[in-house]
Amino acid sequence: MGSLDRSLIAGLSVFEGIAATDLDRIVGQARSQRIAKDHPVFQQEQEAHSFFLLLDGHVRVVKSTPDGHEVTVRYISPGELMGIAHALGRTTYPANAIAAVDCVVLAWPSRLWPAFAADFPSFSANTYKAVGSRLQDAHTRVIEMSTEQVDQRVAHALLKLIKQTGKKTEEGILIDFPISRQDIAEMTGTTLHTVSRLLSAWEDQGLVKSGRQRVTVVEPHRLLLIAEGREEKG
Amino acid sequence: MGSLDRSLIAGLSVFEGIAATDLDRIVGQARSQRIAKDHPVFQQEQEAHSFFLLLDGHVRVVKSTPDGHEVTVRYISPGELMGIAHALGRTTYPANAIAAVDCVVLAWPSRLWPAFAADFPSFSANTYKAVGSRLQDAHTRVIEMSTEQVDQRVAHALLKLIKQTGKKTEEGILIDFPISRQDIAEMTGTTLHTVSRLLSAWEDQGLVKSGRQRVTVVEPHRLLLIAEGREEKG
DNA sequence: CGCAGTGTTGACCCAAGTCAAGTTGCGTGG
DNA sequence: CCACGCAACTTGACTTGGGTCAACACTGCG
Repeated sequence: MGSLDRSLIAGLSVFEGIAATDLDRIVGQARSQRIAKDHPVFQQEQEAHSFFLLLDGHVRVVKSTPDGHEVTVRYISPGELMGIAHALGRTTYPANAIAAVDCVVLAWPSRLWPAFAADFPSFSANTYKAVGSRLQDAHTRVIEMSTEQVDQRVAHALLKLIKQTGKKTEEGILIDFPISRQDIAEMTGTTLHTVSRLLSAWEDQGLVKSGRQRVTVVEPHRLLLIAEGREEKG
Repeated sequence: MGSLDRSLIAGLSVFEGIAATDLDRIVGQARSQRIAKDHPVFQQEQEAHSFFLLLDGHVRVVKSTPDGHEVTVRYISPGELMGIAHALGRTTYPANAIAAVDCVVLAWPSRLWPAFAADFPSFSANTYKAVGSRLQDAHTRVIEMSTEQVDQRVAHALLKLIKQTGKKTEEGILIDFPISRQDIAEMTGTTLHTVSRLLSAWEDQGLVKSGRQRVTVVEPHRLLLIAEGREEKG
């Protein structure tokens, strides 16, 4: 602490259109925090004391059902806000947020939210824009779950992941954090067995390369054909 | 037009905490509009020129996919806002809104949104709270689609509908607008055939009574058992 | 009266879940 | 540094929920 400055957040889309001095004031009230891999940033049902900005790493947002199922809602990438329960009139977090790798976050006490929203209208507008696109995403998920086959959903999930966090390698586009078959199953509403079979088949066709907690998409274009249901499976 | 007054909106939760004179100013800028059954209030991809408050009736919000599937996102009840694309940074409507019965709505030009939000903070807070609960709902839908069997999803959908718009009759709780097997299928990601079979079976067991575009839930409690997967199907 | 929209039911089939038995590869402690 | 153990992954065999296809029945409107 102490050495936080506006360079950490300048240039992020949520803080677009905010003056440098205001950025200083905002950052000044944050506390920086490191979260070790597999540790929670916040937990479902817990009092929403803070909201967070992910500076570095990747966070998996998971909802647990009473009967023991886990559903991955989304992955958070650097630069995104999370735990903004308060902005949406909630007092508890709606899900668990787990660090997929070692992470660095900024945390602000939730009670600062109303003042931030009032003092920096573009901040609140940007935030609600982000909320809007999450709502959009959630509806897209519902539609995918309602109308698509498992192979299409898994293909869509991989495409979203490489778009969000893809890293070019000489083999293709790598998903840049450890992700298991089980994780992919929890994102797509299927089982690790089915994901494993699909990835094996796609590997045979040269579409992807995958290993232990690693997936590289070799041919995004053909994967897109599968996602859109335009390619018959061989 | 001309005779709109604050009594139309006073008491609605979105307008909670707003002074009477302000309510007058708000209503004064609205235009009242009737929408005939099966006609659109607004349409997917259309420029979001207005946002709406449903005064009377029921509106079905539907997303159409490129390949011709229709997914019902939600039903709107009197007192709820809709078409608030602008508040979420969108310039087009994300879905079709169709009047399930003859409806009456208030419409405001979208360009008024920023002024409303700035002048009536409790209005914007209430709205975002509503958005938050829609996001919540959407996530719940995703979880249901991922983890529940069709019978559970249909049971949940019926329970949500009677909670939202149920009307007590001597037979049970009636869903208070015309709803077809197809409509229920589009809410739950299944087919009209499966819905028909389920309703027939449940009717045999005395759980529901149903007819042409009419569903009455006779035993909500037992339906809840099915929704939660705690009752084996006989 | 006829037809179009809605609903019912039966027969069949297949995508994907379940169950079961491995194999592979990484991290840890001896 | 090796080997032990476990977590991650693979693959086969089998089962089944619920989708598809097809035929028919009801009902209220024009």
